[in-house]
Amino acid sequence: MENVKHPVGRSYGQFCGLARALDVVGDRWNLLVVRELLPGPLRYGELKSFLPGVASNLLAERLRTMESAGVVERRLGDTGVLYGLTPWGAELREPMEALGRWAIPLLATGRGDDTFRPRWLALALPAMLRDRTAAPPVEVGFDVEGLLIVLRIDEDGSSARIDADRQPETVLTAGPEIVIGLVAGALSVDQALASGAALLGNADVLQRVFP
Amino acid sequence: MENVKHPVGRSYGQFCGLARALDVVGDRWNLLVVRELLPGPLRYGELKSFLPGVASNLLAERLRTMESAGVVERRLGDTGVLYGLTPWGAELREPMEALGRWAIPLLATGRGDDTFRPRWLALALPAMLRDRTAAPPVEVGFDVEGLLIVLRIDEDGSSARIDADRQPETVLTAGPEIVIGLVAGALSVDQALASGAALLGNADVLQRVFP
DNA sequence: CCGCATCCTCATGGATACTG
DNA sequence: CAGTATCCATGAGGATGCGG
Repeated sequence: MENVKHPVGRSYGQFCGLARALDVVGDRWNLLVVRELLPGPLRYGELKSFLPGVASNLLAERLRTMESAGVVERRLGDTGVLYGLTPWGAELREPMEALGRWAIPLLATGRGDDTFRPRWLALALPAMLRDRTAAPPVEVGFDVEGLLIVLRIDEDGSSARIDADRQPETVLTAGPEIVIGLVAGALSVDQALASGAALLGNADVLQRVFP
Repeated sequence: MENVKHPVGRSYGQFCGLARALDVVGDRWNLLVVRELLPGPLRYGELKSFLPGVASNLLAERLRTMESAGVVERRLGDTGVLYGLTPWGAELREPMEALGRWAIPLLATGRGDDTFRPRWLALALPAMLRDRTAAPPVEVGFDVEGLLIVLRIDEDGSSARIDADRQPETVLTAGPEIVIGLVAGALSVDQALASGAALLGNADVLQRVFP
């Protein structure tokens, strides 16, 4: 909470929480940068490669702005410069997950020509499971285009990615690209399927679960 | 959920809920327009006057874009054109409240030169109270610069603005501009004070409640 | 008046090239 | 690899106009 201020240039100039939040993270690419940093710190080049279409100068400027706003921090790793989230910046997970949940109908149109990186699911999977899991704690694994993501969801709704060397008890499929493995816990088949289907735009299952 | 699609121009082109949400509501002014429409439909002119600094053409274009995206809808009131939110658009309340809560530290710097409209509180008050109310249902009234806002918060976390002809049992003050009246229920004095103080940037109280 | 459309200027975004 | 510098396209913002 130290060093938290919002910029003067191009501010909405409104004494309102939402408006001031948008002053800080409302600029183009900002929230997507945060999404990339949520699982852990990254280098500039990784960041750039994970955000197809972002211009080099824009990425640099956004990182500088968010750093001075207190959302992002530069760290000196042993291998070079690392960009990570401050604790306050990491708290953006909740509003971002809420936005992602709101956008579920937009995913029902399918992938189309859009690019897809399994990395996106690090935000989306916990968001989808959080409100639809009957009895946490639960562990669920997703095999998305070969990348295995295994999550543990706790009683308080928090979730964490855990190591992936687990054999799923049950294996389902929610589309041509995703395989869901129920590792342990009481997550229902329908719930897991619905989450995976929503994430990959399986309109049929979506229609059944979000009528 | 019918007619829900995201635009092609200037899209992030990512198959990701957050990215697609930003394709729809990520453009400048969009979420602030939604904030204005959240309490109820408005005319174009009201919208414009409630959003200081927005350009006329921008407002018109944003309204058109969000209408074709399924967030906003035109209604023909007996008095003329009214802009309102679709049910799906109204569901933006949750992510917006989450963003507003995240931005509490940004309010601690105080109002400064920013403009302030009591209308903003229609979003902020429920957002602040939702996570900090000990025992709903509760009713709380805020007198902000002469505008009385009385809210009822229910067990499920939902909140609604109710009629304002109620005499508060207890009257507090959280700053020169806001008076909090506890109308009924178990909301503690500290919680009400903290909410009001946070909303008006009373840094002292903020520091006590959000250390 | 209200609900926009048009015009104009300037700041910002985006793609590419370039440098320490 | 980690950014800057440059150039062009586009969007933002203010003013004004215009039909209903």
